Amino acid sequence: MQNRAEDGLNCTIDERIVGKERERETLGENLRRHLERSISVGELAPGTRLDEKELAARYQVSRTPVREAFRLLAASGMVELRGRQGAIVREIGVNQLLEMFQVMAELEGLCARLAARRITTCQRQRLAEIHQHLVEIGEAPTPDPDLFYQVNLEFHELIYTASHNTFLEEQTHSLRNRVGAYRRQVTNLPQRIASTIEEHERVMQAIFQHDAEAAHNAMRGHLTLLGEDLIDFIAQFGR
Amino acid sequence: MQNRAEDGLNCTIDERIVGKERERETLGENLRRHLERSISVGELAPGTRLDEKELAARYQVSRTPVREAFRLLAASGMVELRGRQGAIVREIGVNQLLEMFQVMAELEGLCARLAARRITTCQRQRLAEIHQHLVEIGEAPTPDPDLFYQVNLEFHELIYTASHNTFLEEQTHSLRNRVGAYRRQVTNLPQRIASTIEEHERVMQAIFQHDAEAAHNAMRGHLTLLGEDLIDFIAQFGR
DNA sequence: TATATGTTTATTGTATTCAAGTTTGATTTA
DNA sequence: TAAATCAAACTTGAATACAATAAACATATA
Repeated sequence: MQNRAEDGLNCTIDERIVGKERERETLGENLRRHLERSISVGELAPGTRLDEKELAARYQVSRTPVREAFRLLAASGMVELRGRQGAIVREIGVNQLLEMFQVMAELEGLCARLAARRITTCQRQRLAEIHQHLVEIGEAPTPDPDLFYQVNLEFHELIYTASHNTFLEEQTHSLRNRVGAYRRQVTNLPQRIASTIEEHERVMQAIFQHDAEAAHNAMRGHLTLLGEDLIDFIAQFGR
Repeated sequence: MQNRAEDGLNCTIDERIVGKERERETLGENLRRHLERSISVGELAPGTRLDEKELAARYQVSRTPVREAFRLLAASGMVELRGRQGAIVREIGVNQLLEMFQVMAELEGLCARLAARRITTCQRQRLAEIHQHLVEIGEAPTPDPDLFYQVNLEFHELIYTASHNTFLEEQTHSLRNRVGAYRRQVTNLPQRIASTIEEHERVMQAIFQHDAEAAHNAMRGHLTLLGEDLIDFIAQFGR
């Protein structure tokens, strides 16, 4: 908490601690991060089977850490373990995806609400910078989708941090990772670029004006891709 | 999902599937459930050191499944693994506890909002029954705190289910478990019983009237109060 | 020819062994 | 007597060996 407060003042991130933690990191943890990244980026497509032996060979470790990583990923819902039938990258059904988006919208809404009250001046500057960057990317003749995705991510992540609720930040970050592979498909649609920037604008202004409710609503609106009525309708289907 | 839909109609829970899953459950998973329960109930107090060898002996398994369980619990934040220094039941600081309550309030608020729109008639009946039960417990000359805690849990859990968002249900349930050991101390305060029932009344009425916003606010209010009481409780401790 | 059953193979779950690190206690020196 | 250093033991991290289960293929029978 204290560290984070300092963060807000001097705008630096203490990478040393991360580095130190990395040293002490267990092989399984390390592997989990690798795989999680691969999955959330879409490198490992949903449905892909993960072979213990193969991964063990690839990463030059024994099966034990690989299994550890699998369990961890299963716990966070990114892979599915079927007893003695191997691990597969979890396929998220349309239903569950909508469910997750709904929760995501609520969590990010809370982030925005808290950020409106707690954001530091330094974080305000940074947020404006990121937004400006995003605008520039959008104005390019042929916007780079990957770059847009990346900077868009930065925008949202900064708001998580600005909520100054570490737990919320972690939860939201983790959930975003989990739906990352799918979200990318939606967020990156070219026609979404303009409206994304517009919506970010609204969120940002609300935060800058310390209008918690407006920030909450703007963020929720930004993330509510489908009408709530439609979601209700699909929820009745039951997959 | 299909099962859940049927749930709504005939009010039964298919225990067979759970039983079947239990059979196929891995030892590590099983152990995780046991430990998680012990922790969330408060049987294993925060700060308690968990010894691999001892647990392996107690549960008549090798160290491997025990380690698996530890990793899983660490992933969900219930225990802390310090490299080669053993696992301890995580002590949740006051800060983080408040952070968690804030997220909890938001998630349960969403549950209530969705429940207001989606609750089935069967679930309405059940909710009313549970509430009535809670009232009766509260009216007893000397209310049983454990029973009150248990039935109170049922009330909230039913609302999670009535949201008809499985993912949200799981997330909220998991978070509640995580703060369970601390929450219990607060919820069980005798003077909270009356106001808890009153607040439940408001939440329930809003849900019955399909007033999503009112349900959301009532639930958030209900849990925010818990947070404030929590502050009082912790203040007594001094930590 | 199709289906069912049995056997074999491959893959995962569990146990045991090996290695590395931390802690604690004892001994020595100041 | 106190503090510091070294060593030994205990505990965890990782690897390998073993057991059990499920899937796939082949053969036999209807």
